[in-house]
Amino acid sequence: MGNMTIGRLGRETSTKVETIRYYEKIGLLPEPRRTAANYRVYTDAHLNLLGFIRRARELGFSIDDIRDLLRLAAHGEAPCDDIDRIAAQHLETTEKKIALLMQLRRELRDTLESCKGGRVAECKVIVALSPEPRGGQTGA
Amino acid sequence: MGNMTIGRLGRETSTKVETIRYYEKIGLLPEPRRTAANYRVYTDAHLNLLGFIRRARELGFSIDDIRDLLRLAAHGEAPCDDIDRIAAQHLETTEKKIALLMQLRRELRDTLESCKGGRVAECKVIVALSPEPRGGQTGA
DNA sequence: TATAAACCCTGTAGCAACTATAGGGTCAAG
DNA sequence: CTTGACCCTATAGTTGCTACAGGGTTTATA
Ligand SMILES: [Zn+2]
Ligand SMILES: [Zn+2]
Ligand SMILES: [Zn+2]
Ligand SMILES: [Zn+2]
Repeated sequence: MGNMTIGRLGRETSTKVETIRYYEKIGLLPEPRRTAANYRVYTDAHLNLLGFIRRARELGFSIDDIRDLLRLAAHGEAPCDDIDRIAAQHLETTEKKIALLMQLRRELRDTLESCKGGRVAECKVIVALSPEPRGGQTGA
Repeated sequence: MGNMTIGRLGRETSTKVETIRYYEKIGLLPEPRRTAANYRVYTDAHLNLLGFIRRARELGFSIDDIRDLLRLAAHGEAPCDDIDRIAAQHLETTEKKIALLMQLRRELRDTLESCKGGRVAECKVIVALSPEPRGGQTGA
């Protein structure tokens, strides 16, 4: 049960075939050997590696992050500081995104709550988006 | 103080010049008139419109959403239901993004807390990303 | 055995929303 | 009259895929 086609590998890892070929093209997944008919033949090593990549992507790591993680993970005897640092930095990025989105959510909620329907001309959504009332004092 | 160059408009709205030209190209911002030397000349109407667009982008509305908002906002006498619906849907999208990111944050935090440093071979970050332990019982 | 479905291949273009560069022309100040 | 700041167009790059187009191969079945 070691060798498999690209379709099988995709099914096992919930990855589209095009995505697997894309990972190969950008050098994230190593090129497998080919059959006489030029079909890719993957091994369990590929399966494990792609599993790792997909899980990291699910957690939001960028492909560059994953490259770094894979490079570092190859040295089992080294200290794991660098790996933990990548994860910590990614956590920080994620926290910043959450904070920003929560602020947007608040603004959207406030706006929607304040608009009780009516004509477009008085719609609070439009008011909230319009530049004039914000940042400007009622001039002179 | 009505007419201005693209650079001035960019400064007033915290928008890069290239972005303004991009908005024009995709038909979001109407083409301004030109000087004899082919320079764009913007009016206060453009300033207001671009302000609206930028504020909507800050709140995470897509450009397609903004197109719809602008189209609807042009009919001041109509009811604002459609506008509010776009905003409500955008709020929902934002909430889903937050929920997803908060789940990722939890996984990243748990992982990082469990790794107290050591060798890469035992790093909990790597373990958390590896496919084997997850989703599979300890086979037979 | 024929043939059709299901799979595989390469290469290219598209998505969102910009950003950056190349290779020019124009305008105001000194 | 030259320097520097500004403007112009057109094109390519960014991120992480996804979707063709236009083929070849393998497998199942009638
Ligand atoms: Zn990251
Ligand atoms: Zn409203
Ligand atoms: Zn939206
Ligand atoms: Zn670690």
